Amino acid sequence: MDSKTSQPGLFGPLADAIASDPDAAELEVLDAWRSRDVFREVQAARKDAPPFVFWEGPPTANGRPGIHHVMARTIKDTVCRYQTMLGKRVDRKAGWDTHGLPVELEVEKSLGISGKPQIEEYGVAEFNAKCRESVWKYREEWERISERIGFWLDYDDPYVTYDERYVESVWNILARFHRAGLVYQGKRVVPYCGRCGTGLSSHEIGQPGVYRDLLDPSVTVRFRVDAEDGGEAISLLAWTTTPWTLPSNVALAVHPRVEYVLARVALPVAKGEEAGSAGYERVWIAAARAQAVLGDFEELERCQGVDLVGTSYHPLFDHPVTDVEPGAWEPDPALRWTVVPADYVSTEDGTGIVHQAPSYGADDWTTANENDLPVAQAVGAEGRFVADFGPVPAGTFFKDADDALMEDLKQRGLMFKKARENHSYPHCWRCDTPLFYYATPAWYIRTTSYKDRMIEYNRRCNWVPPEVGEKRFSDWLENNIDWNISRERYWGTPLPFWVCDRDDTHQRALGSVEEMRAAAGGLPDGFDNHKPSIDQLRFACEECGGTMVRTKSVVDCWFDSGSMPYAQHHWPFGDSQSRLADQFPADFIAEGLDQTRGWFYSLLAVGAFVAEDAPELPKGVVYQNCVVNGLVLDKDGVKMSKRLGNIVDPWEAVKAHGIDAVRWYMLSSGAPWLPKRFDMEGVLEVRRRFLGTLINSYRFLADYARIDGFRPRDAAIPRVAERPEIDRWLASRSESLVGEVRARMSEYDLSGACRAVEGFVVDELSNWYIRRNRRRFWKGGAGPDKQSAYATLHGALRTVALLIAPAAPFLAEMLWERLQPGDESVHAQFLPVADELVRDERLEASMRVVERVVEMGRALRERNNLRVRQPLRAIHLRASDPETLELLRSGFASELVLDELNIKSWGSLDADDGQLCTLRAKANFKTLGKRLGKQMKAAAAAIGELEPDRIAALRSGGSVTLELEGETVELTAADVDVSVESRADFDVEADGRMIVFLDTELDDALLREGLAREAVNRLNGLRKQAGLAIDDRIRLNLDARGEQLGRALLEHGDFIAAETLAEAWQISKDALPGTEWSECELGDGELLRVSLARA
RNA sequence: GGGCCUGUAGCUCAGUUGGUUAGAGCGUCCGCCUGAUAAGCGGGAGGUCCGUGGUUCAAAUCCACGCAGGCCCA
Repeated sequence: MDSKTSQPGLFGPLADAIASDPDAAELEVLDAWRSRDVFREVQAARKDAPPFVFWEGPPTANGRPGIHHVMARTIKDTVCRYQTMLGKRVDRKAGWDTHGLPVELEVEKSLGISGKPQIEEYGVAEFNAKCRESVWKYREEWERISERIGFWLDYDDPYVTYDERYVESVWNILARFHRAGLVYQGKRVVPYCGRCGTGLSSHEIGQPGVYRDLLDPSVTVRFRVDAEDGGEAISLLAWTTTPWTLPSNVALAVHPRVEYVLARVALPVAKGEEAGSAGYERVWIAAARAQAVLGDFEELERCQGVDLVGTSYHPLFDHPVTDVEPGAWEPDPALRWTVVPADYVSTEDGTGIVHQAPSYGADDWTTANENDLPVAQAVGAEGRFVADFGPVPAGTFFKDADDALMEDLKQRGLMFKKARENHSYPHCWRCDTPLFYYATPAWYIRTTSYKDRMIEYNRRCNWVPPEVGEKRFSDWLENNIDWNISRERYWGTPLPFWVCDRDDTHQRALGSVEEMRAAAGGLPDGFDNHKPSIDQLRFACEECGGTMVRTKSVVDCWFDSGSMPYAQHHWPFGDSQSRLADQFPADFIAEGLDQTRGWFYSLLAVGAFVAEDAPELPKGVVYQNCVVNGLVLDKDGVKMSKRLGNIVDPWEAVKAHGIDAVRWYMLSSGAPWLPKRFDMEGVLEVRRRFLGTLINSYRFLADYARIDGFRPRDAAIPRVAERPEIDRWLASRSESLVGEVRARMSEYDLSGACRAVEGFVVDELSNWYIRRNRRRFWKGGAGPDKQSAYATLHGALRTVALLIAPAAPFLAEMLWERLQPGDESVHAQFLPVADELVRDERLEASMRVVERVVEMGRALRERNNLRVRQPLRAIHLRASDPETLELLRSGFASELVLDELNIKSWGSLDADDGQLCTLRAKANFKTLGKRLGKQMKAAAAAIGELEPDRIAALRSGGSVTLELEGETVELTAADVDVSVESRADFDVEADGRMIVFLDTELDDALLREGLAREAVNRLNGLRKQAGLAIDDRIRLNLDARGEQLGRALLEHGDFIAAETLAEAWQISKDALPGTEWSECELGDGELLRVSLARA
């Protein structure tokens, strides 16, 4: 073991860098972990322990890790470390999501090609080989950042979704779905990316940034109807925001039970011309929309939508458009260009008459299905016009056709109204191309058939926070639609479905390589579980002798990650059964809120089926606890995304403040599920306020413990019960803290746990205990009191090191190896259980009172301009409740108050005697409100008026009867809060329970003592200035100018010497040889001359 | 357009089953302290608890309707 990684030893100094450069200090810990392989060590220590099952949601390896990944990983790691410390075995298998369109796009970019035809040309085998490589582009960076942020994951044996065995497991699951009759082939109108040549799943549509505002056309168009009366022209008015679909129009839809009117309106005229001067026309429109769309009009006729059904109209264009086979129905050509009924038609916008282009809208498709409409398709799968169409040449991108079409309609007088409006329009989540809705063939899993089971599974999951699961996710499940699992792409798990070329109802699903080999009578050379080699597998149809051909598609990569619980163990193959049994279901998963429809759903959709389908698996739940973190936003509140390039580099944050500060900040600043603006200032604050204080607390202990050679296991150390109250108090608070942290963590309230620890360390351990007890550590010699102080502080810091270990693993380790050297890593320790024998509620309560009194005393000093170094003669206190009084009367509490406030004695510490205080009663609304209800107000007023003697009676256990609106109400002590109010004419502090006042009169003796303390203060300042170490001894010559000071030095010289570690001192007019006089102004004309030298 | 979340001091956030003086940290101003402290302490200023109604003896808290922001879905 080299020196760098050797243990620093008991109370070893912390790296100097820890405060100025925590990154460097943490790297030393990392080195030690690495060289001792502490992760394995810890895992090995829990080898035979009961499991706590954690699943890692696989990141895509072909993107850089951002600070938002640190958020999720901090939660995961903290919970896993915590569970390990509870004694559980937590396997932490890493995983990589390696399939899918993002990977393909990355490779397309690097090859300088674009689109499916070019990929085919390049060669699918070569293309996929590139994909396989590309996935690992950032792998090293992910592993580096994971290691650096202390996210312990087993990267030696990760699951990889493209791996042969992983793919085979996914096949097996797909085949199970197929065997269960839950897989079907359909055609559905889906959001489609012409550029990528694929439909997008609802998950993909759910990606951030998909819906963006676009300025779209908003046009109202005249569909001509023959005017049989020979009068003014008649049109049906239809509104659309997608003019490019008009060439594919096959029908118009009206709501059958909505009222429509035939309106007479003036034809448009040039400016200045009189309305109607160009003549009139007649238009059909929903009655509810007429005013808004037409303005002035004359109503000629009125009817129900159903009466319009069947009306024929003239197509907008003469150019031919090819029909396509809808598949699901037999189109009736007679219905082309007629009005059909549809319930989805609304009158909230538009005209109440909706143009139908079945290929390009989900509603249109359904309407077409219900009415047996033909399906015209002017725009093909690439999002381009398939043939010349009047003003639009073949190959025009759909979005680019709008203007030409609108102009054409305008020229021919068919445009009624033209405008542009902002619309939220979907874009491809990766390539940014505007999507269009398009009817495509696809494979589906009938998730709707086990929707209820998914809901039931979900109900048993503990969501943090609850509403994500109980509302957001369960609402989504209620509206579940079948899962489109197919993607017409190349780099993905090939669907293991073979379809007969003669009859597509003849299908086979092959759930393993073995089955494929058997079916095809062997595997092609270089078979690799991916396209294109798997597409070569063909075999005879068992039913009709046709050829079974694999469906072209690959599976939605969300299905890959949803299969992770099984596929990571290559289930059900080999010896995976036992591993799955051990690791299913999950106790805990955690990801960002954006995974609700992503991984959280795919895990559930796959799991709720597989768990029931496989007899060996436990049923009822897929994951037991799911912690959801909010998005990490940039400092302007915008979500970080690769596309926007506003990702905060985690390295930057780590270098600046160390990862412990970042982790603690992530966990403690606000609830993790709320969106969080990542703010470096906040990290700095954590570092200064919490980590800095903790580090300094350790340094304080270690500096003195080293000097004194304190040994935590020394048999001479007094047991806790025998230590002074202040020690027992800190010990008690430590135990209470352990209880609180355990309670919070068991509810996955990570921020609550962090806040509890933080408060303890900063306020209680450091700013109260250490400050109060400093001199017990300074003082010379040894003895039980000093031993007690060391042991108490050591014990408290030891507890803190254990409690912060899950969240701040590096600092915890540094502290641990110095507080408890020789033991293994802090992360292999067991978390303590709160020791009820050490807890002392009364002591804790009495300290709370002390703090309150001290606070009031300080306020009084402040107001009276009495610095704390000036001793005062006495403090007086009146308390209204006996318990407070009793707590203060313990010697411990009363002495503490005196010492903290630098006061010589208690002048009085009493229940109020009525001389100084007025008793005031206030109703206890909580108890009385329930009892009295409406009379509460009157009662409160009456109680407020109670005379002091009746209040006194109440307080001493009696009862009081009130007359309220004719009824008598009996009050006991519990029904009122008694407070005291000063009626003194001198300065007091009061908080309702007690009144504090000080004897502020100073006599000469007190003044001289104050001067002595001022002298100590200045001398210690000089020591520091002279660069002396804290334990350097000195010699002193003192010379006083001023009468009081001269006497003060005589009276308190030994005290001054002791406080300044002076071995020898004298009052002298001569400076020590080789030194100069220093002059100190002590106020009121008192001047001290000091000559100081190292002894 | 629908669902969910959030709205509390200049900033970041706590705030128990509804209970009468709404808190903390940071920042700011004044003062103090400082031989563990890139610290600390005391005091001051700073609040329409997003708004409006309602329920209730009592609302930051519960309900309804709005407004603003975010997320998700159309």
